[in-house]
Amino acid sequence: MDQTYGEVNQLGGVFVNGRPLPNAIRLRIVELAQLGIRPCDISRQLRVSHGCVSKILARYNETGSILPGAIGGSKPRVTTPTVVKYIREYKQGDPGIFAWEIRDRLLADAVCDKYNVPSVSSISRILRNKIGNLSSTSGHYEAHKQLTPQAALPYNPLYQYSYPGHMSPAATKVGSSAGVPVPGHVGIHRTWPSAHSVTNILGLRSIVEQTAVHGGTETSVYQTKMEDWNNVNRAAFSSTQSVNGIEKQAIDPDLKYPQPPSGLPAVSSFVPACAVGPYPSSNQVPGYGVYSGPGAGYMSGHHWQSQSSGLSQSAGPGITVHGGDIHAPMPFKHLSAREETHQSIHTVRRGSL
DNA sequence: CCCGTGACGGTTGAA
DNA sequence: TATTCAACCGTCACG
Repeated sequence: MDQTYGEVNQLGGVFVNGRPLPNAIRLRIVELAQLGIRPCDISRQLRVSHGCVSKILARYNETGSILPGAIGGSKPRVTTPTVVKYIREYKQGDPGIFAWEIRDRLLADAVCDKYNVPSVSSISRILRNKIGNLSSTSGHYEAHKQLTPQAALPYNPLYQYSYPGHMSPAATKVGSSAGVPVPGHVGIHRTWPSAHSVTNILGLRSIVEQTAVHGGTETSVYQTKMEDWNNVNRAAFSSTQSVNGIEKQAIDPDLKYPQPPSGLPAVSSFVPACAVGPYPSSNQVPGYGVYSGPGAGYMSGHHWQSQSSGLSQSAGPGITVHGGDIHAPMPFKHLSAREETHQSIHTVRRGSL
């Protein structure tokens, strides 16, 4: 885990293995694509593997979101306390009932829907582990331990997930935002069912903004976690990562980067909306950011989050790097071979931008 | 040459 | 508290 400094890919771009590309880059990819630039060119320009570009664009086209999926954690459990309670009841009502019958009943009684109904094996396990030895306390574990408001609901995978209930910072944040501005599907959608809906993108922005703004103190909590990230000079990478789509992103309002999207004119108007990535780039990155090249410029400055609305106006007078300078202070793997590429990159970029 | 895809090594976070 | 596990990540190489 130590210094996971970014690694350098074949194109000379820096990435952190296992971690999502910064939102700024993701956004950039989409924007360039919108401008009609071919994926292969985008790949070279931003120095992101074409596979990644392909994936991001595909996801964008499919979901409308440029955000990475929710990493880590577990799927919302289907065997919620409520479900278990019903299973118990069914079992008590008919000790000879089969797991598959319970399953059917859960569906019939609308306790679950076909998407979250436990598998027969899960039900069997529940019967064996939780109900088998259940004496009479009709509600030991689940009952009081966690009958969260929604747990009582027919189960909403979405909320479920965005209800870490453990990571207070995020939880609260989400909770609150979910309660209010979050259309419910927005941040949530991207969670498990994985459907990031196009429409959300826009909403997403606002949410993030809000959360970002609101999440003043809570944020600090995260900080700890994020520290790794920031410390680790992965420079351009922000720590923000979207777990539930939004929460984390909103989480680090501290990192701000002045600077307007280097050279995205019109496009930026719509993309930013979805991008919303408060993907702060690095802080320190002195002369050269990890992400060199156009992306770098873009990255190095942008301060979405808290001000997102003012994205366009953020207009930092072209702060850092900009278009022209792909500083190549980075160690390229295959220098010789790459050189050419770079040349062409420049060409392409100049041409397109 | 372009691009979709899957293996791979990695990170994350709920349980 | 530490571990497990399943989700996601981006790169790379193949076709």
